[in-house]
Amino acid sequence: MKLATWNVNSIRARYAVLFAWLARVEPDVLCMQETKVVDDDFPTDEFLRMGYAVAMAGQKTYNGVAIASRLPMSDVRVGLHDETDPKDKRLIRAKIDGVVVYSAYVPNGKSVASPSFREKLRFFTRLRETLERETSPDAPAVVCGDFNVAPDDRDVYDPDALRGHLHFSDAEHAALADLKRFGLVDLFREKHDEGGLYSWWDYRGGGFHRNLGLRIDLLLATRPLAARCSIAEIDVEPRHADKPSDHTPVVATFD
DNA sequence: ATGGTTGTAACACAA
Repeated sequence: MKLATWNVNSIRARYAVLFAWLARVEPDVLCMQETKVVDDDFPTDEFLRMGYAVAMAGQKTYNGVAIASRLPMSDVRVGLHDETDPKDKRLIRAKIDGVVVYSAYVPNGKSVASPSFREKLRFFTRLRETLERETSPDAPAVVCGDFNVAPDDRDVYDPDALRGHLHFSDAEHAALADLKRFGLVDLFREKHDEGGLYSWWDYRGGGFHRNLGLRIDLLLATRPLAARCSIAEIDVEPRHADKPSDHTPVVATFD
């Protein structure tokens, strides 16, 4: 199974780049975040034409998550364990080929001093609680998404300058570490030790051209699934496109 | 560096 995660930053604005990438890479599963579209306007038919079923939870303007799969999907559920029909659509999951696949969009948090930063930290706790209720560290599961946290110094362009700021604060690192202590492995880090490989670059100031990026899009798998992972990589190609997302896909292959 | 750019939507806000 070939699985990818991509914060598309509006699925309607990304239509051309997204479907060209899908045709080239042919993942079995694509988890998307920030689709920014209500379900009725989601390009379901276009995915179907390419052989993908879709499960989505969208809203107007903000957030929105989805999973596209060319393998059968079942047990689709939306929201954290403590919410039904959440206002902010940030989590969806489905069972695909025996694997519980989550597509998650962790709150940005705005700044470390913002009230929404507290909500961001709380989201990690609630996500772990959701995993505890729905799966097990001994079962195949993967949490894919935009975590809005860069795990360590290798994952940011200037650790000394960014330490303590949004995406790279002690509180966010503790929140991510606590989530991973459920029994999750960062698949990209299982395969690559080097720094300077990012999944997001700011649109502003030529961030991509200067490689001033962050690795904040992660595939966090339980150990039994991680043991089946043969490849995990960041595909930077669609970030070069005309009208790119500010994020680029992360892709993993399982035996 | 409190700037800069993009998307949605509306002349602001989130990222």
